[in-house]
Amino acid sequence: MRGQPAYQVIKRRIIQALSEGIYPAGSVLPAEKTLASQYGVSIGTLRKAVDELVSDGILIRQQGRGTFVAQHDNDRLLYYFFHIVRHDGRKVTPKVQLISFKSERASRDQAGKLRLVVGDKIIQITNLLSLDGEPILVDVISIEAARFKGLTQQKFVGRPSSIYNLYQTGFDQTVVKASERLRATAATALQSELLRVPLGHPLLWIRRIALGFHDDPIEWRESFICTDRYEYFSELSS
Amino acid sequence: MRGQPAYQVIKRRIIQALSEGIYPAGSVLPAEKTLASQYGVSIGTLRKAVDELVSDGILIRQQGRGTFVAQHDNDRLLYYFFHIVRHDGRKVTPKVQLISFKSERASRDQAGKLRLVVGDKIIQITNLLSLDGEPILVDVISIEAARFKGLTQQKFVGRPSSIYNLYQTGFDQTVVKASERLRATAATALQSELLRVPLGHPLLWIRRIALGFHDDPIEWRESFICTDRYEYFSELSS
DNA sequence: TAGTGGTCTAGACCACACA
DNA sequence: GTGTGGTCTAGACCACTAC
Repeated sequence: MRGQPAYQVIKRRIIQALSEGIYPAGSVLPAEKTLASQYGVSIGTLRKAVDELVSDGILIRQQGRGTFVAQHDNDRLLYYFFHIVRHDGRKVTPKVQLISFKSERASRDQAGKLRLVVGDKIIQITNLLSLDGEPILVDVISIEAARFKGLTQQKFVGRPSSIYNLYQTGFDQTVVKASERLRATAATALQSELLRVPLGHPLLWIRRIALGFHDDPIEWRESFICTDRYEYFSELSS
Repeated sequence: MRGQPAYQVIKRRIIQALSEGIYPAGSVLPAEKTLASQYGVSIGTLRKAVDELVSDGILIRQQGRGTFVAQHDNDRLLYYFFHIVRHDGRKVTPKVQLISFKSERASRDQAGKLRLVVGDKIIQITNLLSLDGEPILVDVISIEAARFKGLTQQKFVGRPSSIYNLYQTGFDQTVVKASERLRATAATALQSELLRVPLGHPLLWIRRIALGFHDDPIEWRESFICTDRYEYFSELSS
């Protein structure tokens, strides 16, 4: 099969089916035995392909029930994509407050991150996130307007669940992984006002690119965090 | 087998053998067929156990050559435990300069992190790390004296390779994984002098616990990083 | 050529969920 | 009870390394 292991080929075919919406978010896949015979491989090979998709966080296996397409919900968000915890280690679900929602043209920086051309239409959203009632984090989100056709401020604010859930269920944009770079910086006037810290206060500055099934950039996000009571966690192993 | 899957039992038995020094760092394990018959399981089950150890970064498979016990070398350090890169993404091997090497008694904080009692003997080491000739990072390392019997400043400075390699080859202390918490902070007098930045300059503050085979704390480390030209990277997926 | 890990098969049986 | 994923087997053959 094109010189590649069969399970890799199967894995890519399943990802293709997922990105084409054949198995929508939250739906159950056919049984593994069924899939194995559909793809013409043994159950062991099929399982190896699904194993990888599960460890990538794309599928979720539940013994006795079936294999499901992972859906962005609050638990998933907190576990995979929100790495801020209290100093004592406790995780808190953030409360999001919209600061601004604007249509813009991509700057050189934004275009580079989102693989666009300078001047392409983008939407820029600024949010203030609070944890336990305290303002802790300012998010500046940039997304390509063409990917999110029909997104309005009203739809954004009225979303029933997380932002990534809105991307997934409203626009077929599933964030599969993200890559973050962290720096320390001094609070600007706007940041110090929103986060209620002195001008120049040290903030953690996170720059994130969120990617889809085919490593296509879905969202570029910059976060500024007051780490006086909360901090970023990272596990180093594999 | 104690109500647990066989491959989990095998995995723990291999970890046990590794921590007892039966397979030293860098050595080759018996062939998988041999191991399978030694442990009385099929090749598939043995492979599943080894699969996990490989994905944990504890073993390294090389087709045609064998399976090896992972050893801390520069590549491994850079890949697993050193998450600082230049703004352009390039990885650089740090040059380490010793600032101080002191015998101390554990503070409440240090004792908590290393699971010791306040007043237990520890060694505290301060290093200045340079990248491309520029001082970028101050490390403050705390380790339990009893775990590193015979470690002197001379041995520390004269180590042939990385610090974790010294722990592993000199004291049978293999760092398997680490857990980091990040904050932003303002440079103190000592930090600003060493890193050549103004007093109060925003620094990235990393607090790391390094763990061994049995999740035992080996090292507690605080790092202070000037992120003007370098930054911390983190991949969010599984 | 011999020995290693890498892939793949075609089942069997177990644990769990649900009706 | 039926259907699902989870574990395990006992091989076969392939790809790679080293001699």
